[in-house]
Amino acid sequence: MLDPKLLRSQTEQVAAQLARRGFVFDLDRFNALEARRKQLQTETERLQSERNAGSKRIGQAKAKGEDVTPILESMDALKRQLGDNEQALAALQTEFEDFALRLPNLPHASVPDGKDDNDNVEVRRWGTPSSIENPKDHADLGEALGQMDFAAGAKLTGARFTVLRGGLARLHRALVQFMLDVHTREHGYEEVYVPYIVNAASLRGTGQLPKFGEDLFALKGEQEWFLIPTAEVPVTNLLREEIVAAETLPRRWVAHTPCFRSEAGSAGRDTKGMIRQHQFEKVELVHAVEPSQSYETLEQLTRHAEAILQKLELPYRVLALCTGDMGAGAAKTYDIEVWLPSQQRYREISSCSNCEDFQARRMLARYRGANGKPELLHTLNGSGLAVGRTLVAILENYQRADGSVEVPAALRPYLDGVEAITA
RNA sequence: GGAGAGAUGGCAGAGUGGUCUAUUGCGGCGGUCUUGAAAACCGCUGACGGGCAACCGUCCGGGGGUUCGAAUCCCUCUCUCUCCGCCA
Repeated sequence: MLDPKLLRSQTEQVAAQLARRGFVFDLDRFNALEARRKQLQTETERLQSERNAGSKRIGQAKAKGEDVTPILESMDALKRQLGDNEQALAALQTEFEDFALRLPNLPHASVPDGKDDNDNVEVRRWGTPSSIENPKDHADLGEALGQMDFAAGAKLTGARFTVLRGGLARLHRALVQFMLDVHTREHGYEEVYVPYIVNAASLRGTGQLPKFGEDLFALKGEQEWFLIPTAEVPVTNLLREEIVAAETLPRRWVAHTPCFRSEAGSAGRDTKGMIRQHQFEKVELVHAVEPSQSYETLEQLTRHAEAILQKLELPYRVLALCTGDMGAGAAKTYDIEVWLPSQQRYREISSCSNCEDFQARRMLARYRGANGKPELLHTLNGSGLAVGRTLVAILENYQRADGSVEVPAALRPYLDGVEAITA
């Protein structure tokens, strides 16, 4: 959510900033809403003040044993009008809040302008794609090994689910352990285990609700519960409605969770293989920092995610997303894309974002600053990395002519020294 | 699942219809004293919103209700604790 004060005092500048990301801000509606709210709120508070004074007089008169019926009669009309006003104001405030909750974040000045992913800017590359003759894609490799079973996934549930067996299932698990170990041992993150089901308030806090509910799996039942689309939701919400001491900052958390996404609107895209699934594992990095630190932290966070690819010796590049391609909560985002030989292109494997105070304001995540007053934190998150896609990248980049797959050296300690996955 | 007890500012903890502008303690901040510190003493110290300001309003777990007036009474939901049952 954007700062309501900024929204009110510099409406047109905000609208212009949002236009950079292709968002159309309804100025007329906003101004009309604000004019009514201001008038109604001032009037309602005046009536409340009058009522409070009247009630106090009644209390004092009763204490002295005086007759209070004249005052009670004079309060009658006030009561009715106040009731009407309060109701109208509450409706208006709900409308304002809903409007504000659907606005995306302001893009940082350094974010390149652009319409879609064609306008993203490459900032660096690492590694050299190896030349593999007639590279197979991961799905063919996995199926030939007898360890990646899409038919079984489809039978158990449906499309976009996969069953892994044997060596690949183990490699998949090893990746999780490896990533967690690197981030906790070498990058100083605290590992957390969190719920995979969250309530609506948590999703509102990180920005998935109210606007992007169709991307989520909602649970049936009495509670309004959802499967998490990313660990960013439960982990960042650890700070919801908290005021933490400045000395405890920065906070850095790493969590491994499954992620569940409905993939509504992505029909026909990445239908083959494990690239786009309804359920996938991810190791997520989350930071909460003082505002002055957040852009430096974004660089660190991105490097932490890159470190995993470097240790696995997988070629990648880093992109600065353009204004039109960023997620709604982000002020700035770097995507990391890994090389996939079968597609002869780089594909997203991590997304690292600085949300500034966008999420913190929604969830009231604050710290006590130097002046003793609560200040909003800045929150950041990034994949470190998407495990399924990392498995895909290993299969494709480490494939051998005989159909077996070499195990990256960094992972061998997690697999009892096994050097290759074979049928 | 059954029975009971709770939820009040950073923490602890009073308040059971109107002198509540929410008592008090701890913690924190400032001061006095001191070479410095500690102790002692004095003062300040919740959040959010509106207003140029004076000031006003809202908030006692969430929501709803009764009342001129609710932390306090009623309904409802959530969470926590104790005991019983079941359970990985």
